[in-house]
Amino acid sequence: MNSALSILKHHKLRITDCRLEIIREFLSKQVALAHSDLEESLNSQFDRVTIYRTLKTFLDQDLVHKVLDDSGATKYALCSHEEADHNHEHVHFKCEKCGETTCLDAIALPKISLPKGFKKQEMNLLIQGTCSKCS
Amino acid sequence: MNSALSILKHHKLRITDCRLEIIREFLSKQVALAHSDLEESLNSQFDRVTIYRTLKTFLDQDLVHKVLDDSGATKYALCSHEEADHNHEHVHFKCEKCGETTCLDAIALPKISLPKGFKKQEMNLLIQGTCSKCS
DNA sequence: GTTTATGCAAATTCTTTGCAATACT
DNA sequence: AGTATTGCAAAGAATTTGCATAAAC
Repeated sequence: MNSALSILKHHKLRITDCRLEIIREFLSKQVALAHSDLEESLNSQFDRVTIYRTLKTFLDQDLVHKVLDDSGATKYALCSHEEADHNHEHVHFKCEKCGETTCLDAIALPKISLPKGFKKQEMNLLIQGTCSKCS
Repeated sequence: MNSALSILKHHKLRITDCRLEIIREFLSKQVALAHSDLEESLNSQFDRVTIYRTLKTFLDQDLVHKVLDDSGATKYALCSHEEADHNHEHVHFKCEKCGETTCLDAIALPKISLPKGFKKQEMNLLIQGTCSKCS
């Protein structure tokens, strides 16, 4: 039940080629993808604008989440089931050499106590360095 | 010794109006600033391009660091002295209501052990929620 | 048949580059 | 004087919007 089709159905979105292909990209490559990555790998199969709108739709429906990046490009990754239930804690590792960002689901974030009056809704930890492939 | 002037001298940069004013903005507002924030608060006192180049110079000289943000805009904050000595660990809090991002220097990041072959160089934790002013 | 998504064109915004004039040391 | 910075113009990316056509339900 982790097919592109079932994911779309689960989020009650219309089934279109563009949406299916974009989800398949996320499923096959296990890294965070930017708009430009999708545009390139889908090889002009769909309009640039359609990809922007698809990502926006997915974001609104909590099908993907933004992945922080210091390069300026906005990157996205599929939400896991838990995240879809509003557990928003992400740990990502970005390799400075190959530029790839991967989710480190195995690592849990410790509880952090904030100053008075601050309410936490989401935590994002980005670790930058060199990945195993590049070191 | 925390004046705009001394900061520039410490980094061996030429003293110019634009650089002084931008550092003063960072010193007075205690939040992370994007290019657009500076452009607005400096009220066209300097060219848009000059602000871009000044931020780039500051970044190269480790006078400011990038602050992660999910809005797409690149934000910057002054480096503290320790950070200038290449201790790159940042905890930031972004309020979803007012949009302001503040440094939480008091909070230390726990040590995180990465999978084999991964080398850590920098860690950024962004906590999003509601700040004390907005709650 | 009604609603929603797509493609195309065009407008905006964001960022970078080249070059001559100016300011800094 | 010599070098680095600025402003202006213009180019190049990234992102958004409007609208008619096409596809999904």
